Amino acid sequence: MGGTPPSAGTRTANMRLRRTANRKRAGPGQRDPDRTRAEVLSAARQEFARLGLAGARVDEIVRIAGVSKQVIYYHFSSKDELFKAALLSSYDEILANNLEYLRKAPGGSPERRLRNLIVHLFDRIGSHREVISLIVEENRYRGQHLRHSTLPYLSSKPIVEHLEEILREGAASALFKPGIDARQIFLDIFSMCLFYFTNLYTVSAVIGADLSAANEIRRRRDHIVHSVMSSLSPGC
Amino acid sequence: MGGTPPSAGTRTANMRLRRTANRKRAGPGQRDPDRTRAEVLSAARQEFARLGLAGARVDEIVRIAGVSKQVIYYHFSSKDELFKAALLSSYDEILANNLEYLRKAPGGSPERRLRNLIVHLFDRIGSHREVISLIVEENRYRGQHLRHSTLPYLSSKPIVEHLEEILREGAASALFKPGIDARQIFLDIFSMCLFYFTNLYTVSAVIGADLSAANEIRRRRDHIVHSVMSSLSPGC
Amino acid sequence: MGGTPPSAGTRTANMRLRRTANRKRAGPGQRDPDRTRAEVLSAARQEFARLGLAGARVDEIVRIAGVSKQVIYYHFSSKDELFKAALLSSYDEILANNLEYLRKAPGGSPERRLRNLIVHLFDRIGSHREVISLIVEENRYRGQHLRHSTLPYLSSKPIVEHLEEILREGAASALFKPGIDARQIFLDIFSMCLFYFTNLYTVSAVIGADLSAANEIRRRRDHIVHSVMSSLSPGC
Amino acid sequence: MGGTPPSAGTRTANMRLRRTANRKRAGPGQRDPDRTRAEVLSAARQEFARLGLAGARVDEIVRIAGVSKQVIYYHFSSKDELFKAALLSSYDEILANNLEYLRKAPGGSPERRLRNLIVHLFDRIGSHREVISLIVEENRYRGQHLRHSTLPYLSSKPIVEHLEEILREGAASALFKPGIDARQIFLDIFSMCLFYFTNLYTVSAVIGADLSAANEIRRRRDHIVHSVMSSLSPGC
DNA sequence: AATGAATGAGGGTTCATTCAT
DNA sequence: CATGAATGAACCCTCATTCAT
Repeated sequence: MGGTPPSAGTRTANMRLRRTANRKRAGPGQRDPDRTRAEVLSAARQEFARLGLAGARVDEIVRIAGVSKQVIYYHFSSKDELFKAALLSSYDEILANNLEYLRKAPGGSPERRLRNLIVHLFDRIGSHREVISLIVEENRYRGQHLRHSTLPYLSSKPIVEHLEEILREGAASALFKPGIDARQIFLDIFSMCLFYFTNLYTVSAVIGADLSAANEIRRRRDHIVHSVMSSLSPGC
Repeated sequence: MGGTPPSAGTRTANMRLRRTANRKRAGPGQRDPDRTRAEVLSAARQEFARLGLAGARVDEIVRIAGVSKQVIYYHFSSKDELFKAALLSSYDEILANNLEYLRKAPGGSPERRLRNLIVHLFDRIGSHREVISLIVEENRYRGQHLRHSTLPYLSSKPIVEHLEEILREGAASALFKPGIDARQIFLDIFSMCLFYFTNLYTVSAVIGADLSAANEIRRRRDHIVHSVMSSLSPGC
Repeated sequence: MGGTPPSAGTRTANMRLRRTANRKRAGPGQRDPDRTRAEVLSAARQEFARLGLAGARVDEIVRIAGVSKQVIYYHFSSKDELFKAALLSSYDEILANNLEYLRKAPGGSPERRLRNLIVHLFDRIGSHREVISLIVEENRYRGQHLRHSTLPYLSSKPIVEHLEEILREGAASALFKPGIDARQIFLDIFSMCLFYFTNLYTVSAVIGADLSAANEIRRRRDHIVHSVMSSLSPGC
Repeated sequence: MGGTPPSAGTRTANMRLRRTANRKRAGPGQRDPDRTRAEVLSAARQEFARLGLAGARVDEIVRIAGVSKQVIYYHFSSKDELFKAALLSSYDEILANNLEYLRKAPGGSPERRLRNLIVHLFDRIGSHREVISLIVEENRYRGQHLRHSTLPYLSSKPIVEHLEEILREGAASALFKPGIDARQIFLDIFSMCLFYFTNLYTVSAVIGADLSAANEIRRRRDHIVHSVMSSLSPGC
């Protein structure tokens, strides 16, 4: 993070610039710090997502990453910093994913584009639960690890702007109500999509249904799309 | 919530009947197991909500509750069981609160009643973040602590039924679209209300606004009400 | 114990005199201290024999005896004292058993009587491993629990005297060597009998045979008889 | 025994090969895992011998060994495993000692060799009570720690074979009875020697003499030698 | 920059014992 | 005397972290 621009898209935020991009791997004495860092971060994301910051074990991260313990302390200096790096790398991934989406996003009517966006967000969240688990965890710590970082903001800015444009166009063509706050709609979408997956188990118990079943997931996705679209309808 | 004793039928499993109603608190040599249990549970909810199951410290719970450590193991046998008890007692509280709400809920048009319900849920969640923190945490453990318990289901059943009735009546008088699945609307409401508070910090960072500010909370609440009502409007 | 004479033979050493011998058992509020004591002691012997003084759990003794915990502290004042009482009650039992044996012991030639004695000791030890386990344990504590007690001495005195007589008679009739120290022969017998059962598992591993098998036990018993008899033979 | 390193083939399973022979002891930051292990094992043997598996305190072992607590869990993973290692290291020592004895054992007549063997075993046991205390303790746990280990068997095999040879030769030259089972004689010897020291305190109380006195020990040793020799005499 | 070994502080849990009723 | 509730001191064990090599 820091001054490092997340230019590469998929690179980890904390990653320092390295001129030597490809070095040979030489067996035990590994000499590719970037790769090592990436492997540690991946392992860390896994473990932190599964057990939270307090529940995660440095030893386990070390085991998963297949590195020695000192590597972690050399690169990240503490468990807390490692969590921070893992968290930020998740936002990095979100940003990359969002940019990728926008690059490929289909055109067409505002309705079609909105529908597509909602489906995309729902599906992405459903298939990246590790990422949302880290984010949910961060709230337990009151966002202390992403203070002073603009990465979270940057990560979703393109999507919010995309949504703003959709709403503006929709309002212009009287498809949607005018004067809608894109951020609130973004929150609506995000809330419903993310909540579904982060609270799968307790909500299943509350609702009395297994929300992890494929048909329930599909139904929910359809409903969210329908619900958001309906709420924007100028007829209301 | 708070001191509200849940009605007899909905008490947490382990809780034994109170034998005497009022007793003094006599310093170290306390002899009121139910009260002791309740105090431990309250402390546990606090600590687990703050730091999660893994992060919570039994010593800290003990300190907050003002009891000796063995009390916890005498009454709950393990940290995990204590978490379970704390979690279930939260659902107990939710149920009690829901019943209380329904008892006092205003009548009037379906629209008015729905609006009132959403506002109530939003406000309650906003003022009981401890409870939702426990529930969010439970999802990390895949709902293992509330398996074999019907309490979560029972806790929200009255509200879902209440919502069903509102939707039915609204549809009958052509205020709402017909054929709406109350559970999905319940999820919509619940998602948006709960998500707002559980993800306050990360979403603030993402949105670039302090969502904990009173005016942001008010705005969000109004939007959720508006959004849900709109999505049900038959015009759409 | 103290001044209490172990007259009754089978009574526990520590047992205090009670005039009221038989009282009715009145359900939960049991009113027979002697019986209670005996049940606690029996449970204690079991538990101490199984796990040793340090490994035994007061809670478990309480559970086995089916009494409340305070009973133990009322009657025995501490775990250590309870162990002492259990140990002494074992010597009590040994004494009773020895007296019983001598009362019924067959007459006949010294050889026959000696043979019978050895077989009896071997069998008794084999069928009272609980007792020997306590005794073995007591050696770990350097005999501190039976200091100042003459019960151990008294418990075996009759047997040693019996053996002395056998040896004297045997020597007189030239069946055995003269001038044999009965105590050493007693030790020979006792060593071999007791060792077999107290070291069953490790010796099995050392010997490479399962010494707990019935045929191994029989073979060993026969050998011990043979060995002791041989060693006394004047021919040697 | 003591510092005698067991020959390569008979080392305790967990023991890794030493990489360097002599290194300095440099206070806190010690870097000699083998030495650390050995010191922990020595302390463990002491403590386990004194108080048994349940009674021994890991903290005390740590204190005696002068290492930090984690060292124990790093090297042995649990108190139980440490006990197992201590126990097996004792058999290691026994084996080493036995081999040492056989290497130096005097020749001469079977009688002389047998007499020498008995004396050796008696003296060794008397001077290594720590070892036998561990072994006696292991019987409380039904030999569970040496299951799947052939070390106990191997440790005494040379001695049993030595005894077999003595008996065979003695029988050939009509000094001993023919057809004697060496294992039973081994048990006779072992029983009497080991029992004397493991049951010193209770037997003293029973016999009414202080068996720890030097003259009693000498007398007992002479008697055991005499007793075993006599029992083998063909005249009987 | 990598590794195995080591550590101090504390983690959850248990235990013998006592107190209030 | 009986009981359930409570305690404080330890107990075994773990963890994030660091050091020597």
